[in-house]
Amino acid sequence: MLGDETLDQVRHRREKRRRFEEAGVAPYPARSARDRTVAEMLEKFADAEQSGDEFALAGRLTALRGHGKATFADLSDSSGRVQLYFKRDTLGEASYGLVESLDLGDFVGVRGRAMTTRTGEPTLAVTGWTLLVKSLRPTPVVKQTEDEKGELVRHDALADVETRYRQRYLDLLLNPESRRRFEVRTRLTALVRRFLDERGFLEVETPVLQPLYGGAAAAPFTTHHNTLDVPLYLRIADELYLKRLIVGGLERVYEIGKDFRNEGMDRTHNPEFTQCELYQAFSDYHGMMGLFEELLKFLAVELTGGTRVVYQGREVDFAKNFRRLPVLEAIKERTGVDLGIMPGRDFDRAAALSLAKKYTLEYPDHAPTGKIIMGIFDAVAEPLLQDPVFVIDYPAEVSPLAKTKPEDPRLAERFEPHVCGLELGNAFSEQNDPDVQRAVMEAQAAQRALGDAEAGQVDEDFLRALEYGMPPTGGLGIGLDRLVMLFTDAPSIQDVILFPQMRPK
RNA sequence: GGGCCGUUAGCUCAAUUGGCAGAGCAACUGACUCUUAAUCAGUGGGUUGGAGGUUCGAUUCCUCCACGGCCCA
Repeated sequence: MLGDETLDQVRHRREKRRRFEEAGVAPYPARSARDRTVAEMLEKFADAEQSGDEFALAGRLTALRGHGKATFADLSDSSGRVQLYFKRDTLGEASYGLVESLDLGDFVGVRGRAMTTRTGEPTLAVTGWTLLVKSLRPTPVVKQTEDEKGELVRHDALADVETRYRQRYLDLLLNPESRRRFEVRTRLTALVRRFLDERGFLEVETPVLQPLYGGAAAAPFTTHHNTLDVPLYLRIADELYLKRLIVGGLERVYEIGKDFRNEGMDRTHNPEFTQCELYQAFSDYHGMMGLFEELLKFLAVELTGGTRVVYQGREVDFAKNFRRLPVLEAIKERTGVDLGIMPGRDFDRAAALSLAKKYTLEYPDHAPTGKIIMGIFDAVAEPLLQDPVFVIDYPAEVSPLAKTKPEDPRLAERFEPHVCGLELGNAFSEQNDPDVQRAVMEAQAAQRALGDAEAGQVDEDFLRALEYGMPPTGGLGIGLDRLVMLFTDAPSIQDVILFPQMRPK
Protein backbone atom coordinates (compact mmCIF):
# COMPACT_ATOMS: atom_id res chain seq x y z
CA MET A 1 0.00 0.00 0.00
CA LEU A 2 1.10 3.49 -0.83
CA GLY A 3 2.00 5.31 2.32
CA ASP A 4 2.68 2.26 4.41
CA GLU A 5 5.48 3.31 6.72
CA THR A 6 7.16 -0.01 6.11
CA LEU A 7 7.36 0.69 2.40
CA ASP A 8 11.05 0.71 1.66
CA GLN A 9 10.92 3.90 -0.39
CA VAL A 10 9.24 5.75 2.48
CA ARG A 11 11.86 4.41 4.89
CA HIS A 12 14.65 5.59 2.60
CA ARG A 13 13.15 9.06 2.35
CA ARG A 14 12.76 9.32 6.12
CA GLU A 15 16.37 8.24 6.50
CA LYS A 16 17.42 11.01 4.10
CA ARG A 17 15.32 13.52 6.02
CA ARG A 18 17.31 12.50 9.08
CA ARG A 19 20.56 13.15 7.22
CA PHE A 20 19.46 16.72 6.54
CA GLU A 21 18.49 17.20 10.16
CA GLU A 22 21.83 15.80 11.34
CA ALA A 23 23.57 18.29 9.06
CA GLY A 24 21.61 21.08 10.74
CA VAL A 25 19.24 21.64 7.81
CA ALA A 26 15.55 22.09 8.65
CA PRO A 27 13.52 19.81 6.38
CA TYR A 28 10.48 22.12 6.38
CA PRO A 29 11.63 25.74 6.73
CA ALA A 30 8.85 28.30 7.02
CA ARG A 31 10.32 30.66 4.47
CA SER A 32 11.77 30.44 1.01
CA ALA A 33 13.48 33.06 -1.10
CA ARG A 34 12.91 33.28 -4.80
CA ASP A 35 13.16 36.35 -6.94
CA ARG A 36 11.46 35.02 -10.09
CA THR A 37 9.63 32.07 -11.55
CA VAL A 38 11.15 29.55 -13.89
CA ALA A 39 9.31 31.09 -16.84
CA GLU A 40 10.57 34.56 -15.92
CA MET A 41 14.11 33.26 -15.77
CA LEU A 42 13.86 31.52 -19.13
CA GLU A 43 12.42 34.67 -20.69
CA LYS A 44 15.49 36.70 -19.73
CA PHE A 45 17.88 33.82 -20.10
CA ALA A 46 20.15 35.29 -22.78
CA ASP A 47 20.61 38.55 -20.86
CA ALA A 48 21.21 36.70 -17.66
CA GLU A 49 23.85 34.54 -19.29
CA GLN A 50 25.58 37.68 -20.59
CA SER A 51 25.53 39.55 -17.31
CA GLY A 52 26.35 36.58 -15.13
CA ASP A 53 23.87 37.84 -12.54
CA GLU A 54 22.69 35.42 -9.92
CA PHE A 55 19.08 34.76 -9.21
CA ALA A 56 16.92 32.52 -7.06
CA LEU A 57 14.30 29.96 -8.02
CA ALA A 58 12.19 27.57 -6.01
CA GLY A 59 10.29 24.48 -7.02
CA ARG A 60 9.87 20.75 -7.04
CA LEU A 61 12.49 18.32 -8.30
CA THR A 62 10.97 16.36 -11.17
CA ALA A 63 14.05 14.55 -12.43
CA LEU A 64 17.50 13.69 -11.07
CA ARG A 65 20.50 12.59 -13.09
CA GLY A 66 23.54 11.95 -10.94
CA HIS A 67 27.05 11.86 -12.40
CA GLY A 68 29.28 11.29 -9.42
CA LYS A 69 30.73 14.68 -8.63
CA ALA A 70 28.05 16.52 -10.58
CA THR A 71 24.27 16.16 -10.71
CA PHE A 72 21.67 17.37 -13.17
CA ALA A 73 18.13 17.88 -12.01
CA ASP A 74 14.87 19.28 -13.34
CA LEU A 75 13.19 21.97 -11.27
CA SER A 76 9.49 22.63 -11.89
CA ASP A 77 7.24 25.38 -10.63
CA SER A 78 3.78 26.24 -11.88
CA SER A 79 5.26 28.34 -14.67
CA GLY A 80 7.57 25.77 -16.19
CA ARG A 81 10.64 23.58 -15.90
CA VAL A 82 14.35 24.25 -16.01
CA GLN A 83 17.46 22.15 -15.65
CA LEU A 84 19.73 22.57 -12.62
CA TYR A 85 23.42 21.78 -12.54
CA PHE A 86 24.93 20.95 -9.16
CA LYS A 87 28.73 20.67 -9.20
CA ARG A 88 30.85 19.60 -6.26
CA ASP A 89 33.70 21.98 -7.13
CA THR A 90 31.25 24.86 -6.97
CA LEU A 91 29.23 23.85 -3.94
CA GLY A 92 31.86 22.28 -1.74
CA GLU A 93 31.90 18.89 -0.06
CA ALA A 94 29.17 19.42 2.54
CA SER A 95 26.58 21.08 0.33
CA TYR A 96 27.16 18.67 -2.54
CA GLY A 97 26.97 15.72 -0.19
CA LEU A 98 23.42 16.68 0.70
CA VAL A 99 22.47 16.87 -2.99
CA GLU A 100 22.87 13.13 -2.93
CA SER A 101 20.13 12.92 -0.29
CA LEU A 102 17.59 14.66 -2.52
CA ASP A 103 14.68 12.71 -3.95
CA LEU A 104 12.18 13.25 -6.73
CA GLY A 105 9.36 15.38 -5.37
CA ASP A 106 11.46 17.38 -2.90
CA PHE A 107 11.15 21.16 -3.00
CA VAL A 108 14.37 23.15 -3.12
CA GLY A 109 15.37 26.78 -3.28
CA VAL A 110 18.34 27.35 -5.60
CA ARG A 111 20.61 30.27 -6.38
CA GLY A 112 22.80 30.32 -9.44
CA ARG A 113 23.79 31.64 -12.86
CA ALA A 114 22.39 31.03 -16.31
CA MET A 115 24.42 28.76 -18.51
CA THR A 116 23.82 26.84 -21.71
CA THR A 117 25.04 23.27 -21.78
CA ARG A 118 26.99 21.67 -24.58
CA THR A 119 23.73 20.20 -25.86
CA GLY A 120 22.09 23.61 -25.86
CA GLU A 121 19.85 23.30 -22.84
CA PRO A 122 19.28 26.42 -20.74
CA THR A 123 20.46 25.53 -17.27
CA LEU A 124 20.87 27.09 -13.86
CA ALA A 125 24.39 26.45 -12.60
CA VAL A 126 23.71 26.24 -8.89
CA THR A 127 25.99 28.20 -6.56
CA GLY A 128 23.94 27.61 -3.45
CA TRP A 129 20.79 25.78 -2.50
CA THR A 130 18.56 24.84 0.38
CA LEU A 131 15.99 22.20 1.11
CA LEU A 132 12.44 23.59 1.28
CA VAL A 133 10.42 20.39 1.66
CA LYS A 134 11.43 16.78 2.06
CA SER A 135 8.91 14.63 0.19
CA LEU A 136 8.24 11.40 2.08
CA ARG A 137 6.25 9.43 -0.45
CA PRO A 138 7.48 8.24 -3.82
CA THR A 139 5.87 10.39 -6.49
CA PRO A 140 4.63 8.25 -9.36
CA VAL A 141 7.28 8.58 -12.01
CA VAL A 142 6.47 10.09 -15.36
CA LYS A 143 9.25 10.85 -17.77
CA GLN A 144 8.85 13.06 -20.77
CA THR A 145 11.09 13.46 -23.76
CA GLU A 146 10.91 15.07 -27.13
CA ASP A 147 11.12 13.00 -30.27
CA GLU A 148 12.91 14.17 -33.46
CA LYS A 149 9.89 16.24 -34.45
CA GLY A 150 10.01 18.04 -31.12
CA GLU A 151 6.79 16.42 -29.98
CA LEU A 152 6.38 15.53 -26.37
CA VAL A 153 6.60 11.81 -25.68
CA ARG A 154 5.33 10.57 -22.34
CA HIS A 155 6.93 7.45 -20.97
CA ASP A 156 4.37 5.98 -18.62
CA ALA A 157 1.88 8.27 -16.94
CA LEU A 158 -0.46 8.32 -14.02
CA ALA A 159 -3.23 6.56 -15.90
CA ASP A 160 -5.31 4.92 -13.20
CA VAL A 161 -8.57 6.87 -13.26
CA GLU A 162 -9.46 6.01 -9.70
CA THR A 163 -6.18 7.45 -8.41
CA ARG A 164 -6.58 10.48 -10.66
CA TYR A 165 -9.98 11.27 -9.13
CA ARG A 166 -9.25 10.33 -5.52
CA GLN A 167 -5.78 11.89 -5.38
CA ARG A 168 -6.33 14.78 -7.74
CA TYR A 169 -3.10 16.44 -6.59
CA LEU A 170 -1.15 13.62 -8.21
CA ASP A 171 -3.18 13.97 -11.40
CA LEU A 172 -2.51 17.71 -11.49
CA LEU A 173 1.15 17.17 -10.77
CA LEU A 174 1.71 14.54 -13.42
CA ASN A 175 -0.85 15.07 -16.17
CA PRO A 176 -0.49 18.48 -17.79
CA GLU A 177 -3.71 18.05 -19.81
CA SER A 178 -5.64 17.61 -16.59
CA ARG A 179 -4.23 20.81 -15.18
CA ARG A 180 -5.01 22.58 -18.44
CA ARG A 181 -8.62 21.42 -18.21
CA PHE A 182 -9.12 23.06 -14.84
CA GLU A 183 -7.45 26.23 -16.03
CA VAL A 184 -9.92 26.31 -18.91
CA ARG A 185 -12.73 25.74 -16.44
CA THR A 186 -11.71 28.80 -14.46
CA ARG A 187 -11.34 30.90 -17.60
CA LEU A 188 -14.71 29.74 -18.90
CA THR A 189 -16.46 30.66 -15.67
CA ALA A 190 -14.87 34.09 -15.74
CA LEU A 191 -15.96 34.52 -19.36
CA VAL A 192 -19.56 33.66 -18.53
CA ARG A 193 -19.49 36.34 -15.85
CA ARG A 194 -17.98 38.84 -18.25
CA PHE A 195 -20.58 38.01 -20.90
CA LEU A 196 -23.47 38.52 -18.51
CA ASP A 197 -21.99 41.53 -16.70
CA GLU A 198 -21.50 43.28 -20.05
CA ARG A 199 -25.19 42.76 -20.76
CA GLY A 200 -26.31 44.37 -17.55
CA PHE A 201 -26.92 41.25 -15.49
CA LEU A 202 -26.41 41.52 -11.75
CA GLU A 203 -24.68 38.61 -10.07
CA VAL A 204 -26.41 37.62 -6.84
CA GLU A 205 -26.32 34.91 -4.20
CA THR A 206 -29.40 33.07 -2.97
CA PRO A 207 -29.80 30.44 -0.24
CA VAL A 208 -28.24 27.03 -0.60
CA LEU A 209 -30.08 25.89 2.54
CA GLN A 210 -33.76 26.05 1.80
CA PRO A 211 -36.85 25.21 3.90
CA LEU A 212 -38.62 24.08 0.72
CA TYR A 213 -36.80 22.90 -2.36
CA GLY A 214 -38.00 23.56 -5.87
CA GLY A 215 -37.17 24.77 -9.34
CA ALA A 216 -36.40 21.34 -10.73
CA ALA A 217 -37.59 17.75 -10.66
CA ALA A 218 -35.11 16.02 -8.37
CA ALA A 219 -34.70 14.46 -4.95
CA PRO A 220 -32.86 16.69 -2.46
CA PHE A 221 -30.24 16.18 0.21
CA THR A 222 -31.79 16.79 3.59
CA THR A 223 -30.18 18.38 6.60
CA HIS A 224 -31.27 19.96 9.85
CA HIS A 225 -30.74 23.28 11.57
CA ASN A 226 -30.16 22.75 15.28
CA THR A 227 -31.08 26.16 16.67
CA LEU A 228 -34.22 26.57 14.60
CA ASP A 229 -34.91 22.85 14.93
CA VAL A 230 -36.18 22.67 11.35
CA PRO A 231 -35.37 20.43 8.44
CA LEU A 232 -33.54 22.15 5.60
CA TYR A 233 -32.77 21.05 2.07
CA LEU A 234 -29.70 21.68 -0.06
CA ARG A 235 -31.04 23.47 -3.10
CA ILE A 236 -31.73 21.55 -6.28
CA ALA A 237 -32.04 24.82 -8.24
CA ASP A 238 -31.81 28.58 -7.70
CA GLU A 239 -34.90 29.35 -9.74
CA LEU A 240 -37.60 30.32 -7.24
CA TYR A 241 -35.35 32.74 -5.36
CA LEU A 242 -34.02 34.40 -8.49
CA LYS A 243 -37.56 34.96 -9.74
CA ARG A 244 -38.42 36.63 -6.41
CA LEU A 245 -35.62 39.06 -7.29
CA ILE A 246 -37.26 39.74 -10.65
CA VAL A 247 -40.42 40.59 -8.70
CA GLY A 248 -38.20 42.85 -6.60
CA GLY A 249 -37.31 44.90 -9.63
CA LEU A 250 -33.88 43.50 -10.46
CA GLU A 251 -34.50 43.11 -14.16
CA ARG A 252 -31.49 40.99 -15.02
CA VAL A 253 -29.99 38.65 -12.46
CA TYR A 254 -27.79 35.60 -12.48
CA GLU A 255 -26.16 33.25 -10.04
CA ILE A 256 -23.33 30.79 -10.50
CA GLY A 257 -23.26 28.18 -7.80
CA LYS A 258 -23.60 24.61 -6.69
CA ASP A 259 -26.84 22.69 -6.87
CA PHE A 260 -27.30 19.32 -5.20
CA ARG A 261 -29.40 16.45 -6.47
CA ASN A 262 -29.70 13.21 -4.61
CA GLU A 263 -29.60 10.90 -7.58
CA GLY A 264 -27.39 8.49 -9.48
CA MET A 265 -24.00 9.35 -10.89
CA ASP A 266 -22.86 8.77 -14.42
CA ARG A 267 -20.82 10.30 -17.20
CA THR A 268 -22.80 13.55 -17.05
CA HIS A 269 -24.11 13.63 -13.47
CA ASN A 270 -22.34 14.43 -10.20
CA PRO A 271 -24.46 14.84 -7.04
CA GLU A 272 -23.16 18.37 -6.63
CA PHE A 273 -22.67 20.36 -9.78
CA THR A 274 -22.35 23.96 -10.87
CA GLN A 275 -25.13 25.77 -12.56
CA CYS A 276 -25.45 29.26 -13.97
CA GLU A 277 -29.04 30.46 -13.79
CA LEU A 278 -30.07 33.77 -15.28
CA TYR A 279 -33.36 35.65 -15.56
CA GLN A 280 -34.18 38.57 -17.81
CA ALA A 281 -37.36 40.59 -17.41
CA PHE A 282 -39.21 41.52 -20.59
CA SER A 283 -37.62 38.64 -22.46
CA ASP A 284 -38.93 35.14 -23.19
CA TYR A 285 -37.64 31.77 -24.29
CA HIS A 286 -36.86 33.06 -27.77
CA GLY A 287 -34.71 35.72 -26.18
CA MET A 288 -32.96 33.05 -24.13
CA MET A 289 -32.24 31.04 -27.28
CA GLY A 290 -30.55 34.03 -28.84
CA LEU A 291 -28.59 34.73 -25.69
CA PHE A 292 -27.41 31.13 -25.48
CA GLU A 293 -26.28 31.08 -29.10
CA GLU A 294 -24.36 34.29 -28.51
CA LEU A 295 -22.80 32.93 -25.35
CA LEU A 296 -21.51 29.77 -27.01
CA LYS A 297 -20.09 31.69 -29.93
CA PHE A 298 -18.44 34.10 -27.48
CA LEU A 299 -16.94 31.26 -25.41
CA ALA A 300 -15.69 29.44 -28.49
CA VAL A 301 -13.97 32.53 -29.84
CA GLU A 302 -12.46 33.50 -26.49
CA LEU A 303 -11.29 29.99 -25.63
CA THR A 304 -10.24 28.65 -29.02
CA GLY A 305 -9.87 31.68 -31.25
CA GLY A 306 -12.53 30.33 -33.62
CA THR A 307 -16.14 29.26 -33.66
CA ARG A 308 -15.51 25.55 -34.15
CA VAL A 309 -15.17 23.11 -31.29
CA VAL A 310 -14.33 19.41 -31.50
CA TYR A 311 -15.89 17.18 -28.88
CA GLN A 312 -15.08 13.47 -28.82
CA GLY A 313 -14.28 13.49 -32.52
CA ARG A 314 -17.28 15.55 -33.63
CA GLU A 315 -16.82 19.09 -34.88
CA VAL A 316 -19.53 21.66 -34.27
CA ASP A 317 -19.59 25.28 -35.42
CA PHE A 318 -21.14 27.91 -33.19
CA ALA A 319 -21.11 30.46 -35.97
CA LYS A 320 -24.31 28.78 -37.11
CA ASN A 321 -27.57 29.02 -35.23
CA PHE A 322 -28.95 26.04 -33.36
CA ARG A 323 -31.60 23.92 -35.01
CA ARG A 324 -35.07 24.32 -33.41
CA LEU A 325 -36.55 20.88 -32.87
CA PRO A 326 -39.97 20.43 -31.23
CA VAL A 327 -40.21 17.39 -28.97
CA LEU A 328 -43.13 15.88 -30.87
CA GLU A 329 -41.37 16.40 -34.18
CA ALA A 330 -38.29 14.59 -32.88
CA ILE A 331 -40.43 11.64 -31.86
CA LYS A 332 -42.16 11.67 -35.23
CA GLU A 333 -38.81 11.84 -37.02
CA ARG A 334 -37.48 8.84 -35.12
CA THR A 335 -40.58 6.64 -34.84
CA GLY A 336 -42.95 7.84 -37.54
CA VAL A 337 -45.61 8.35 -34.88
CA ASP A 338 -47.30 11.73 -34.42
CA LEU A 339 -48.47 12.07 -30.83
CA GLY A 340 -49.66 15.63 -31.30
CA ILE A 341 -52.72 15.29 -33.57
CA MET A 342 -54.52 18.61 -33.38
CA PRO A 343 -53.79 21.66 -31.27
CA GLY A 344 -56.31 22.23 -28.54
CA ARG A 345 -56.94 18.54 -28.02
CA ASP A 346 -55.12 16.18 -25.72
CA PHE A 347 -52.05 14.25 -26.76
CA ASP A 348 -52.62 10.80 -28.20
CA ARG A 349 -52.20 8.92 -24.93
CA ALA A 350 -52.97 5.50 -26.41
CA ALA A 351 -50.29 5.94 -29.06
CA ALA A 352 -47.87 7.21 -26.43
CA LEU A 353 -48.49 4.19 -24.21
CA SER A 354 -48.01 1.82 -27.09
CA LEU A 355 -44.74 3.52 -28.08
CA ALA A 356 -43.59 3.46 -24.47
CA LYS A 357 -44.24 -0.27 -24.35
CA LYS A 358 -42.11 -0.72 -27.46
CA TYR A 359 -39.19 0.85 -25.60
CA THR A 360 -39.98 -1.14 -22.45
CA LEU A 361 -40.85 1.97 -20.49
CA GLU A 362 -43.30 1.47 -17.66
CA TYR A 363 -45.55 4.05 -16.08
CA PRO A 364 -48.25 3.96 -13.41
CA ASP A 365 -51.78 4.53 -14.71
CA HIS A 366 -51.93 8.03 -13.31
CA ALA A 367 -48.70 9.15 -14.99
CA PRO A 368 -49.27 12.31 -17.04
CA THR A 369 -49.09 11.78 -20.80
CA GLY A 370 -46.44 14.49 -21.00
CA LYS A 371 -44.18 12.45 -18.78
CA ILE A 372 -44.61 9.40 -21.00
CA ILE A 373 -43.85 11.51 -24.05
CA MET A 374 -40.57 12.67 -22.49
CA GLY A 375 -39.70 9.07 -21.67
CA ILE A 376 -40.12 8.19 -25.32
CA PHE A 377 -38.15 11.25 -26.37
CA ASP A 378 -35.26 10.29 -24.11
CA ALA A 379 -35.30 6.77 -25.52
CA VAL A 380 -35.19 7.75 -29.19
CA ALA A 381 -33.85 11.28 -29.62
CA GLU A 382 -30.13 10.75 -28.93
CA PRO A 383 -29.05 10.78 -32.62
CA LEU A 384 -30.82 14.12 -33.14
CA LEU A 385 -28.93 15.80 -30.31
CA GLN A 386 -25.43 15.81 -31.77
CA ASP A 387 -25.32 18.96 -33.85
CA PRO A 388 -26.25 22.05 -31.82
CA VAL A 389 -30.00 21.94 -31.31
CA PHE A 390 -32.65 23.54 -29.15
CA VAL A 391 -35.23 20.96 -28.26
CA ILE A 392 -38.36 23.09 -27.92
CA ASP A 393 -42.03 22.90 -27.03
CA TYR A 394 -42.04 20.49 -24.11
CA PRO A 395 -45.29 19.09 -22.75
CA ALA A 396 -46.64 21.58 -20.25
CA GLU A 397 -47.17 18.75 -17.75
CA VAL A 398 -43.41 18.29 -17.33
CA SER A 399 -42.71 22.03 -17.29
CA PRO A 400 -44.50 23.30 -14.19
CA LEU A 401 -42.67 26.64 -14.00
CA ALA A 402 -43.00 27.61 -17.66
CA LYS A 403 -45.71 29.51 -19.49
CA THR A 404 -47.72 27.55 -22.01
CA LYS A 405 -47.91 28.45 -25.68
CA PRO A 406 -50.91 30.68 -26.37
CA GLU A 407 -51.76 28.74 -29.53
CA ASP A 408 -51.36 25.30 -27.94
CA PRO A 409 -51.65 25.18 -24.15
CA ARG A 410 -50.57 21.53 -24.05
CA LEU A 411 -47.04 22.78 -24.78
CA ALA A 412 -44.69 24.94 -22.75
CA GLU A 413 -42.53 27.77 -24.05
CA ARG A 414 -39.42 25.89 -23.07
CA PHE A 415 -36.21 24.63 -24.62
CA GLU A 416 -33.14 22.61 -23.78
CA PRO A 417 -29.89 23.16 -25.66
CA HIS A 418 -28.04 20.00 -26.70
CA VAL A 419 -24.58 19.80 -28.25
CA CYS A 420 -22.72 16.58 -29.04
CA GLY A 421 -25.21 14.63 -26.96
CA LEU A 422 -24.63 16.86 -23.93
CA GLU A 423 -27.70 18.46 -22.37
CA LEU A 424 -26.34 21.90 -21.57
CA GLY A 425 -29.28 23.63 -19.98
CA ASN A 426 -32.96 24.32 -19.61
CA ALA A 427 -34.90 27.50 -20.29
CA PHE A 428 -38.36 28.91 -20.56
CA SER A 429 -40.72 31.80 -20.64
CA GLU A 430 -41.33 31.98 -16.93
CA GLN A 431 -44.83 31.36 -15.62
CA ASN A 432 -45.94 34.58 -13.97
CA ASP A 433 -49.71 34.05 -13.55
CA PRO A 434 -50.01 33.37 -9.81
CA ASP A 435 -53.30 31.50 -10.14
CA VAL A 436 -52.03 29.23 -12.93
CA GLN A 437 -48.79 28.70 -11.03
CA ARG A 438 -50.75 27.72 -7.92
CA ALA A 439 -52.91 25.26 -9.84
CA VAL A 440 -49.83 23.67 -11.41
CA MET A 441 -48.00 23.45 -8.08
CA GLU A 442 -51.03 21.84 -6.50
CA ALA A 443 -51.22 19.32 -9.34
CA GLN A 444 -47.52 18.60 -8.77
CA ALA A 445 -48.13 18.10 -5.09
CA ALA A 446 -50.89 15.63 -6.01
CA GLN A 447 -48.44 13.68 -8.23
CA ARG A 448 -46.04 13.73 -5.36
CA ALA A 449 -48.70 12.31 -3.06
CA LEU A 450 -49.14 9.54 -5.61
CA GLY A 451 -45.48 8.61 -5.23
CA ASP A 452 -43.56 10.79 -7.67
CA ALA A 453 -40.62 11.76 -5.46
CA GLU A 454 -39.34 14.26 -8.01
CA ALA A 455 -42.58 16.22 -8.27
CA GLY A 456 -42.59 19.69 -6.73
CA GLN A 457 -44.40 21.14 -3.76
CA VAL A 458 -46.50 24.25 -3.23
CA ASP A 459 -44.29 27.19 -2.31
CA GLU A 460 -46.68 29.70 -0.75
CA ASP A 461 -44.07 32.40 -0.34
CA PHE A 462 -43.12 32.17 -4.00
CA LEU A 463 -46.80 32.32 -5.02
CA ARG A 464 -47.29 35.38 -2.86
CA ALA A 465 -44.38 37.04 -4.65
CA LEU A 466 -46.00 36.30 -8.02
CA GLU A 467 -49.21 37.88 -6.77
CA TYR A 468 -47.36 41.18 -6.39
CA GLY A 469 -46.54 40.87 -10.08
CA MET A 470 -43.58 39.42 -11.96
CA PRO A 471 -42.92 40.96 -15.36
CA PRO A 472 -42.82 38.67 -18.37
CA THR A 473 -39.43 36.99 -18.01
CA GLY A 474 -37.13 34.63 -19.82
CA GLY A 475 -35.02 32.28 -17.69
CA LEU A 476 -32.07 30.08 -18.58
CA GLY A 477 -30.11 27.52 -16.58
CA ILE A 478 -26.74 26.38 -17.89
CA GLY A 479 -24.87 23.29 -16.69
CA LEU A 480 -21.38 24.73 -16.33
CA ASP A 481 -19.66 21.40 -15.76
CA ARG A 482 -20.98 20.08 -19.04
CA LEU A 483 -20.06 23.28 -20.81
CA VAL A 484 -16.52 22.74 -19.56
CA MET A 485 -16.65 19.13 -20.78
CA LEU A 486 -17.57 20.42 -24.23
CA PHE A 487 -14.76 22.97 -24.36
CA THR A 488 -12.10 20.65 -22.93
CA ASP A 489 -13.15 17.53 -24.82
CA ALA A 490 -13.63 15.71 -21.51
CA PRO A 491 -15.48 12.39 -21.80
CA SER A 492 -16.73 12.42 -18.19
CA ILE A 493 -17.98 15.07 -15.79
CA GLN A 494 -15.48 13.66 -13.29
CA ASP A 495 -12.71 15.03 -15.49
CA VAL A 496 -13.90 18.62 -14.99
CA ILE A 497 -14.72 18.47 -11.27
CA LEU A 498 -11.60 18.66 -9.11
CA PHE A 499 -12.93 16.28 -6.48
CA PRO A 500 -15.76 14.24 -7.98
CA GLN A 501 -17.99 12.23 -5.70
CA MET A 502 -16.54 8.78 -5.08
CA ARG A 503 -17.68 5.86 -2.98
CA PRO A 504 -15.61 5.89 0.24
CA LYS A 505 -12.94 3.24 0.10
C1' G B 1 -30.62 -1.59 -9.63
C1' G B 2 -28.87 -4.90 -14.19
C1' G B 3 -25.00 -6.46 -17.84
C1' C B 4 -19.91 -6.40 -19.42
C1' C B 5 -14.76 -5.31 -18.37
C1' G B 6 -10.85 -4.27 -14.93
C1' U B 7 -7.87 -4.64 -10.03
C1' U B 8 -0.38 -8.21 -10.40
C1' A B 9 6.13 -4.22 -7.23
C1' G B 10 5.87 3.07 -5.83
C1' C B 11 4.26 4.01 -11.54
C1' U B 12 3.24 1.68 -16.49
C1' C B 13 2.45 -3.16 -17.93
C1' A B 14 3.71 -8.83 -18.98
C1' A B 15 2.94 -13.97 -17.35
C1' U B 16 1.74 -20.21 -22.59
C1' U B 17 -3.03 -25.36 -21.51
C1' G B 18 -3.74 -24.52 -14.31
C1' G B 19 3.03 -25.74 -13.33
C1' C B 20 9.01 -21.81 -9.44
C1' A B 21 5.22 -14.24 -10.56
C1' G B 22 8.57 -10.99 -14.63
C1' A B 23 10.18 -6.30 -17.43
C1' G B 24 11.02 -0.90 -17.96
C1' C B 25 11.08 3.31 -14.97
C1' A B 26 11.43 4.43 -9.54
C1' A B 27 14.34 2.60 -4.99
C1' C B 28 19.17 0.73 -2.71
C1' U B 29 24.94 -0.12 -3.22
C1' G B 30 29.13 1.08 -6.29
C1' A B 31 31.53 3.78 -10.74
C1' C B 32 31.11 8.31 -13.41
C1' U B 33 32.35 16.64 -13.17
C1' C B 34 28.00 19.16 -19.70
C1' U B 35 23.88 14.72 -18.67
C1' U B 36 18.80 14.70 -20.22
C1' A B 37 13.91 8.23 -20.69
C1' A B 38 22.01 9.80 -18.77
C1' U B 39 25.14 5.35 -18.87
C1' C B 40 27.57 0.90 -16.67
C1' A B 41 27.81 -3.14 -12.71
C1' G B 42 25.20 -5.23 -8.74
C1' U B 43 20.90 -5.60 -4.99
C1' G B 44 16.25 -5.47 -2.66
C1' G B 45 11.06 -5.05 -3.38
C1' G B 46 4.75 -9.10 -4.27
C1' U B 47 -0.62 -12.23 1.05
C1' U B 48 -1.33 -11.18 -7.64
C1' G B 49 -7.94 -6.10 -4.31
C1' G B 50 -10.43 -9.38 -0.03
C1' A B 51 -12.83 -14.11 1.65
C1' G B 52 -14.11 -18.93 0.36
C1' G B 53 -14.11 -23.21 -3.15
C1' U B 54 -12.18 -26.88 -7.04
C1' U B 55 -7.17 -29.03 -7.67
C1' C B 56 -1.20 -32.57 -6.19
C1' G B 57 -0.70 -27.39 -7.59
C1' A B 58 -4.65 -21.16 -8.80
C1' U B 59 -2.42 -14.54 -11.13
C1' U B 60 -5.03 -18.26 -14.34
C1' C B 61 -11.11 -22.07 -13.15
C1' C B 62 -15.82 -21.33 -9.79
C1' U B 63 -18.75 -18.46 -5.87
C1' C B 64 -19.33 -14.22 -2.86
C1' C B 65 -17.62 -9.33 -1.46
C1' A B 66 -15.04 -4.38 -2.16
C1' C B 67 -13.52 -0.48 -5.38
C1' G B 68 -13.31 1.49 -10.37
C1' G B 69 -14.69 2.01 -15.66
C1' C B 70 -18.16 1.45 -19.76
C1' C B 71 -23.14 0.45 -21.31
C1' C B 72 -28.28 0.04 -19.89
C1' A B 73 -32.58 1.20 -16.52
